[in-house]
Amino acid sequence: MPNPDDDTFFSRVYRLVRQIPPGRVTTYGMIAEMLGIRKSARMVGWALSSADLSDVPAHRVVNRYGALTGRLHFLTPETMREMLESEGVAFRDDGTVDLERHMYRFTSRSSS
DNA sequence: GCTTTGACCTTTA
DNA sequence: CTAAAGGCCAAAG
Repeated sequence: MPNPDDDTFFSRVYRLVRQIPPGRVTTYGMIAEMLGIRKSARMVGWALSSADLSDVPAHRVVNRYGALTGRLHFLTPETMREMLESEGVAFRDDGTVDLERHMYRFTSRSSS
């Protein structure tokens, strides 16, 4: 877990993820495109695997379909959904997040 | 220092 | 419409 001040790839991802307000979710592709690496969305998720869950709200990051792909990386597979529901995120019957309602859109100001 | 491995996305067939 | 493969960049072995 690198320092918040360094400009490593990790910190850049963490910064964006921290900017996601409660009750909102984003996708790996969005973050990737935000960093200028549209095709390398894998790195985003990989970076989160090394992220500190207490420092980065990784539970607000889902895949393109709104599925909680990283649920197995949490304490328990239910933790991710529990936290999102706790924040008021609506889930579908499939257990996927309603992106139409909760997808967070980054702004040019957010990236600084 | 080369090989493997990802919490994915986009493009072809 | 579904299915497969390619691509991308960065760590760990």
